[in-house]
Amino acid sequence: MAFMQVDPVLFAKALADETRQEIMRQLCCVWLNVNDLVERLDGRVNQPTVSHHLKKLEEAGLVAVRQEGRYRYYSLNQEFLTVCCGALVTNFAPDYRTNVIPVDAINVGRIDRGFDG
Amino acid sequence: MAFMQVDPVLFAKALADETRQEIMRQLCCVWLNVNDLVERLDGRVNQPTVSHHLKKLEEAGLVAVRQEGRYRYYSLNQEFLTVCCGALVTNFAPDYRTNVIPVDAINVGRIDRGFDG
DNA sequence: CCATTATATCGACAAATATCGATTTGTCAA
DNA sequence: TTGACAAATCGATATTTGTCGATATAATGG
Repeated sequence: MAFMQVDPVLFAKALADETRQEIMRQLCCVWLNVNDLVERLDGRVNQPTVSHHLKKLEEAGLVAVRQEGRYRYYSLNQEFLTVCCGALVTNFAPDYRTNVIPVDAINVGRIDRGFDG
Repeated sequence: MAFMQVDPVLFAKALADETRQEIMRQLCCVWLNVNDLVERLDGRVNQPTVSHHLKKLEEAGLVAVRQEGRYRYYSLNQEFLTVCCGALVTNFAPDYRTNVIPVDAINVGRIDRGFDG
């Protein structure tokens, strides 16, 4: 995993929308392309809106992207999300910072599932 | 600590502003009244704006409030913030959920510092 | 090539929100 | 009770942001 800087405001803004959180739930543990997502959101929003949200999530470092022919697959970056949450606790809840195990401490030997889990 | 429900969207929206995060930093580990905060923000915003942000933070459960005469003291609720971060990881990063120790598991015997730390 | 499909981008619009000055509400001290 | 101060609320404004339809870009298959 490439080094990624945590920006607490950017992170929070990325999460601060119901639709985006729904997209994140859908992208958790799986790779989906844009139309997959549009279908799963079942008429609530349409394609340009999904693309818009994916861009925001990508800018925040919260999704990984993989181009496969004319399809673009997205998946939630769970590790970075965990790092961001840890940074929030470190920044804003120092009394509790010891309750979060830093990600890099548990990364050793981690299995990377890659495409399609 | 009273039971408090986590709403991931409300939590993220509360954090999704630079000024609010600055206020949260100032309220970390100390109790400040509104004018204290206005002074510490050093001209960036003025009193009604600070009150507005405090209201948002209160609605999200992120600050504790204590009326003391005509002063109103606020302090960051570190525990709830930690719980919210844990909920985010549980929701969106299940592969990493074991890396966060649930707050209720470490609350036993915790020292409550109370007013003025 | 061309028609088709997938996705990003653009322009417009509406809703949400951050900010401020002015005012109101609430509390105290003399 | 009154004058002063602390903080919330109100109304207005500007900015940001979510959404959409239309279009552009890009890749594919025939």
